[in-house]
Amino acid sequence: MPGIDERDREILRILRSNGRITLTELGKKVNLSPASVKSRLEKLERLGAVKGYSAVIDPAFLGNPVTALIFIRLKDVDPYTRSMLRELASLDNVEFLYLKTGDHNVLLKGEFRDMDELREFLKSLKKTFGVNALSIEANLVVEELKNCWLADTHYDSDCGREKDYGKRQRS
Amino acid sequence: MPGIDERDREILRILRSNGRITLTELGKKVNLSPASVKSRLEKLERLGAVKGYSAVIDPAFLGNPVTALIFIRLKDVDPYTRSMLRELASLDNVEFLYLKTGDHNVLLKGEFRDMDELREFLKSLKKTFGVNALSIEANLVVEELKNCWLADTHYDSDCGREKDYGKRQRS
DNA sequence: GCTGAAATTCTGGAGTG
DNA sequence: CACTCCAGAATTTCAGC
Repeated sequence: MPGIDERDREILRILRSNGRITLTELGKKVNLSPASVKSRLEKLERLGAVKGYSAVIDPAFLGNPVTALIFIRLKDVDPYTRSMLRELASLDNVEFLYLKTGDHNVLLKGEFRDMDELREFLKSLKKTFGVNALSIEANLVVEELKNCWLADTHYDSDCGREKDYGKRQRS
Repeated sequence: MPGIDERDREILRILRSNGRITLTELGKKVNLSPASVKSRLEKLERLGAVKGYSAVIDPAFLGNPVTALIFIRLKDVDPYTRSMLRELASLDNVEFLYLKTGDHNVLLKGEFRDMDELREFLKSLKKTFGVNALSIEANLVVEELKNCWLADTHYDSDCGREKDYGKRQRS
């Protein structure tokens, strides 16, 4: 990667594990003034190294206790299909959507209010892709041992009975 | 969810799509003073609704252009296996690790410098789980159409030749 | 990339319904 | 109890170097 040094990468790594750290704190960690960190960060955002910032939310608190992984095998990914996929990606209960190698070429993770909503979603997928979808399969997420680069503040789908070793640090 | 109202959920949704929004801005969006937003947010963090904050980083800029989805079928998930999984989750090239229903009961997403590193990783997985791993399969992520609840600022693994319709908004 | 000063935001406590 | 207001502290931001 041209124009990116180890300082920049360190900034990216820190920001990945603590997205709300202040520029001042970040500056202390990488031995740079807040202003310098800011200008580097602006560069990194401009270059697309930083896609955005997000809070990691337990979907149960948003009324979506059912998380599913959905695998789709598409016969071909033509421009028309891509527009469908783009639309799918824009849904606000879809966390991620990947094109991948392997038996199924699409993987999607979504949140649902209940099994009925998941069923409806699958039905609409079938309708959307029609004969182009050679196979659609859904798995339920039973437990998230890790999500999104955060440290061990893990949780269960059935409401964290886990020991709370280590509060998140923001200082 | 007891003790969580629509205001709280709105805060969670906003924070999920913009993790670095300021309390003042957030307050404007939900018609609350910064101080109130702060106390609600503290409650939400205490309850575990907010797991943490993260920047979404293009792994290529960290020297890991290869992203893989790895499926594992474990014969059983006993306490010993769980400790292995926890260790796996703690690796800093592992983005997520789920237990799930279906043919393979573990799904992992990881970043790698190159194919060799991926191969080594798979080999170490085989060694770690031994005969308990009935199957280990790896797929490559070809394209991320969506990742982590951010809007359409999508990118390709092979360095964004995509049209840049829509800059990320932070205000 | 740093400094310094102005603008903005954060934060904790007192006060209100 | 949840909220607002307010003042001091911290952070962000931008100019100039």
